[in-house]
Amino acid sequence: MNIDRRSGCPINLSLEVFGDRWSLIILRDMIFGGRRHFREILNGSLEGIASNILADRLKRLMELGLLTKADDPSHKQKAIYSLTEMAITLVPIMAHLGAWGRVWLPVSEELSIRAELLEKGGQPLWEQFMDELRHEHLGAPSRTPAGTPGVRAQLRAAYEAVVARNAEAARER
Amino acid sequence: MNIDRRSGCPINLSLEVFGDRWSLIILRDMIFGGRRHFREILNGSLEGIASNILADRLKRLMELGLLTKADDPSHKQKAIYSLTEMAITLVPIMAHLGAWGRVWLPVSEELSIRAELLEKGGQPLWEQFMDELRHEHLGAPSRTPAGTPGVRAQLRAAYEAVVARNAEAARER
DNA sequence: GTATTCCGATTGCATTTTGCAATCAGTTGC
DNA sequence: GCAACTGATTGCAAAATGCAATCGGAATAC
Repeated sequence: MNIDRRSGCPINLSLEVFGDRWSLIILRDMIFGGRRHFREILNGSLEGIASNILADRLKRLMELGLLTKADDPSHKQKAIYSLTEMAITLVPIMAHLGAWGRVWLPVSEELSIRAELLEKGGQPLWEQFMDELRHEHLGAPSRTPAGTPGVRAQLRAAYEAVVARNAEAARER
Repeated sequence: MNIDRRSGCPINLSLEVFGDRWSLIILRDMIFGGRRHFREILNGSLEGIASNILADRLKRLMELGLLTKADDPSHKQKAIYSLTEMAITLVPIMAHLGAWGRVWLPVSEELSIRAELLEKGGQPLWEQFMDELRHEHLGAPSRTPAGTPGVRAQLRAAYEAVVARNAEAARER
């Protein structure tokens, strides 16, 4: 469960945090999908994580300092998982990973539209998004002016626009 | 051995390429350490990869299109592994991963100096480095002016300077 | 008030992946 | 000829993964 520290190399240590098939998927769903509860992550991810693996990874990510857990006041047995600053600063890495995947791997159009938007937006958009995440997960005051559409809302809107357009195209055929 | 394609999400697909404990380590040693032969990678990495895992991953990375293999003309049973463009474009991701690790994980000073240099250099340095890699691995003409010190040479020099400084400090104690 | 659903897990078990040491046959240097 | 080196392969134990079933407590529907 704990980190190995096979060496003190930064890339190696990062890899010991993410070098498995599920940890980054969970963080992706929390960051971009806004999921905070066990069941949301379990049922929401396209890749279909098993509940025992999810439980194990949530525990591990908490031990590593990427997540925290708190009781949901509205529901006695519900737990809310929050991203820490450590996890929020992964946004640029996620953006790069998505951009690389979009170029070299057989991504689906619907799912890559968000990566594209994130890539186009660049550092300023990532900063705005991280600010938004700090607001949601850490209770930090938002520095974005009121009325500005949230980054996650933009990502979702773009996704839904593609889905709608494709449905339209399918109907015409 | 082959890729799963659990979903067409760019981040997921990228993760199916790197979501293990060794693939990125091997690429790191080839990119930053300049290693091209089986034995060089096997004995050179600090983390101590096993030979069967290395053989397996080299095969896998070739199947995925990140590496190619060629005979070494100087030695009949030696194989030379080369990075493809697909692998070379991982440099920015490596730089980000290293930068993130440097902030959040217990990196050692000697090993993080290279990540620091790469971070400070930013996109221009990454471009120069990728150009250098294309020259070494793809036979592309180098666009950097003659006499310019190579990025890998800079990284090595910085590393050796830290090692020497620390040895000096240890002697004085 | 009671049946049903939902909550975050846990358990058991078969399959797959990993880590490790030993080994291989061909090649090279001497 | 022979030791060292080349890129692997094999056998085996241990760990991780995937999957289905299940748990006790809590909320919800009626």
